[in-house]
Amino acid sequence: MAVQLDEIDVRLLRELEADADRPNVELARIVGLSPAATLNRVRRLKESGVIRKIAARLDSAAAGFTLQVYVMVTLARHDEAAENRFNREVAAIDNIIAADGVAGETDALLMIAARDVAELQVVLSRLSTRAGAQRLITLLRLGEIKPSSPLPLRATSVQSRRAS
Amino acid sequence: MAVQLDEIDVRLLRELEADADRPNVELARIVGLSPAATLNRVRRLKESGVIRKIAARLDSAAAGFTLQVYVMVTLARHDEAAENRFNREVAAIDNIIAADGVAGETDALLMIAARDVAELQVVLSRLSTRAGAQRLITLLRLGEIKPSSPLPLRATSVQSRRAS
DNA sequence: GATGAAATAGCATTTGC
DNA sequence: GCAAATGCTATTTCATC
Repeated sequence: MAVQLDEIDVRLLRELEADADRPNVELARIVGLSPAATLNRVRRLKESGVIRKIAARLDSAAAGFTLQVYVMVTLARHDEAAENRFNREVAAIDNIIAADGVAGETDALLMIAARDVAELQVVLSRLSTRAGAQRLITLLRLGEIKPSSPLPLRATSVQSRRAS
Repeated sequence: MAVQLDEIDVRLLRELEADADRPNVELARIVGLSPAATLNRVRRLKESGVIRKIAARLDSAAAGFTLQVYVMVTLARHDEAAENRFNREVAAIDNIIAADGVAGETDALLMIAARDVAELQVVLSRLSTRAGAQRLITLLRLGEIKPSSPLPLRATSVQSRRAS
């Protein structure tokens, strides 16, 4: 399941997680390979699915979203129909910028961005009514303690590889 | 504070949030500008801070991190020294891949990636001991309900701009 | 103040090794 | 994985609206 990575792959991934806005030749210099070899490795990492995508990370506040909140959701019911309904509502609400199903204190954790309290209020009430949330716990994001950081990757220890 | 964005900026940002792994000429075609003008706009969006960075998003599971958990932390004390200590510990623990300070049920929300339960256990106990956490609530991430989605940006309504 | 078109320099990508 | 070669792109320049 997990993709095999050697030391160079790990270095490439770390660099790309930190900053993917650089020419391939610079990456090549960093990892000590030729541009062609570097390009091949990056392509393989994309195809293997380890790299999901290359994307811009925006500053929500600078873009006008002064309110960022995490909302923990407990569903009223847990049958498949209720979950599908919830998932559809979550997908349809633009201010929910990401959502994960979780196990523990609650059933789901949502990330929400809003321009003002009124906008947030609309989202929360829609979750309570149409989405079937029984209980909402809201955490107002005050600021960043640790910025989004690279995964602590390690090279896969050397071992013979069976044919796939 | 919030940067002024017109319709073309919004379209550029939406495209770059979804996929920044494309040549500038393609972006130019999408938004209907020349490559030069497109490049200028993207550069300005980076300099203004709306675009924080362009980065690779990895698939944690494919990279070997089968356990992804959110941890809500309540600090034992809230003086500045305790907070600094906590922040330093969080920064030093590689498995914590992001952390936000919050207001509400708890004081902080951490995102953690671990290869196995033993690795997770080390992080949690270090938080309880050295980092000064009084209470930890762990949410095991089961799966994605909604993938990381673009911010619901709107163009700033036309208006005269005062000198900065 | 920003755009478009043309020109240059640099890079991505392929091919053969 | 490397080196060389090709084609395309990024980036600048300058005229223009």
